[in-house]
Amino acid sequence: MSVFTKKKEENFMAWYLDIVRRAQVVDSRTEVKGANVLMANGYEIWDRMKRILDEKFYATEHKNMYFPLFIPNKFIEMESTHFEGFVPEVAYVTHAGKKKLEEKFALRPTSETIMYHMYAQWIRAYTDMPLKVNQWCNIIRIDTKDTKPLLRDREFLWTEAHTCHATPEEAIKQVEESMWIYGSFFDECCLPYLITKRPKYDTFPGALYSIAYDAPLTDGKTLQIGTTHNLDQGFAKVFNIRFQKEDGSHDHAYQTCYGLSTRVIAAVISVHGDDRGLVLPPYLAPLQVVIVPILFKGKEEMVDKESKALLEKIKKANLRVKYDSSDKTSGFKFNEYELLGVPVRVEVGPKEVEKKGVTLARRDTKERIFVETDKIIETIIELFDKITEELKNRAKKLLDESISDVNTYEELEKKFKGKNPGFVRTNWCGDVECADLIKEKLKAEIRGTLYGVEEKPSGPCVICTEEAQEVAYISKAY
RNA sequence: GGUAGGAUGGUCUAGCUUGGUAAGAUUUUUGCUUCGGGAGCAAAGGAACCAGGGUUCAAAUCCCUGUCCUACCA
Repeated sequence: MSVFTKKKEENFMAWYLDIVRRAQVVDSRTEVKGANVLMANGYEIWDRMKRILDEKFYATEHKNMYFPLFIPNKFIEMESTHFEGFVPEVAYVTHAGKKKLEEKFALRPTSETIMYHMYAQWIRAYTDMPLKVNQWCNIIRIDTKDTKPLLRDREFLWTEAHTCHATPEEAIKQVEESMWIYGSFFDECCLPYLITKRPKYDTFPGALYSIAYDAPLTDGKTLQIGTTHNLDQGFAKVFNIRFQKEDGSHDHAYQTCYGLSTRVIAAVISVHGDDRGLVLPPYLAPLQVVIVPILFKGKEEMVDKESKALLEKIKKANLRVKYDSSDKTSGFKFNEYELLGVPVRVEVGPKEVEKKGVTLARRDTKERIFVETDKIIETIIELFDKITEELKNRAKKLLDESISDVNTYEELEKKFKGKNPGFVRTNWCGDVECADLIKEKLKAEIRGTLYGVEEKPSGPCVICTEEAQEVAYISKAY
């Protein structure tokens, strides 16, 4: 039984649009395409994600800063290679009231230029590095194509970190540190993901190479949930980030950058949500526990009293808990909090009060258990860990099942014309022409090759049958 | 970027063909009875029908433009 108009399995996008609205994650009735309200149930997930990441940023000595939203137009023209791809999507401020501005401002589509302009002024010598700055901010890109809440918006929230180093080796180490930060973060979000090095032609403009994090979704497509770039000295040369080395000579800084956005929320919703609503990892959930009283005539008072006592007890244990004493029936409340993705429900009725315990129901498996009142806190925490483990297992299973191997074009075609392509692993010569053909004929893209893992081609290129250079992962992507 | 469909109380939908001043369900508020998987009855509240223009004695309805949404295609 689904509470949505379409089941997740039947029509994934219809289900997604429905759940995002019904579970009060996003309200898109703003009258501006792609600029939506991130509501409490969505914003608080983002807030939890921020805390998890900030902890990792602090542990790895990043500093949080904030750079302006307004970017001088001349900066954008300075880095033409980089901005070539962005220009059609850049929003400009051209007027103050009715008066035209002498120089228009761009609203940041990403912060490289504004940040690196400052870096050039901050960095004089190798002793000023490493410089590791993170920024939490909004990004504006006027995408005229289809917008989808959290998946593709004209304004969205993200984190972008930009680092400078004195040697190329340190930059490589930084790329790897970012992979650890994001990887362990996605693990905590119970997300499945594949880390690949993007093909040359798909590298971030101005970068030496790009690393991407792709999450497989249950409909057989994949979603890019983060990226890391090794920028080498390209931007440093344009923005003149120069420094003096220990031996007195000069060099340009070696840079990296990495970012991820509120799309990660979309991934969590998509991967774990079901036909009853959201399923949230307990440590990300805005509300972790809800107490639902089951009232019977004449026994209201004892149930209410017990529920209130439980509320205080659970609050004291520092869990995010709510006691819903509204007039709705218990059945309504069960459904409502399952829709919102609350991981654990505490049911309190006359039976529980008499037996001096409560019934705990977990959201992920819908399993119910009875526990005595004095064991409630430890049991809830145990349940959180079990739910987290279960969601991680599901994520792992989804990733494992989504990867398949093919060796011929016929198999590849069959895979992508079929229902659930996921990631398809195959041999590739490395040429753009073959990649273009895949895009054109199969509407799929080469995501890249594994980073740091040597995979040897087991046959010729699946498209042109020339000698294969790489083992590529191909998928349909959002 | 192209094509097609759509927009009516907070939400979902009827009415549009054949113009005559908007209907139902749900939600909300109040009261009573209820509560172990989306409760019942009663009453009240809530839209000049996406925006702008045109045709007409008269427009939710017909015509034009724009905005937004959805689907499919590039």
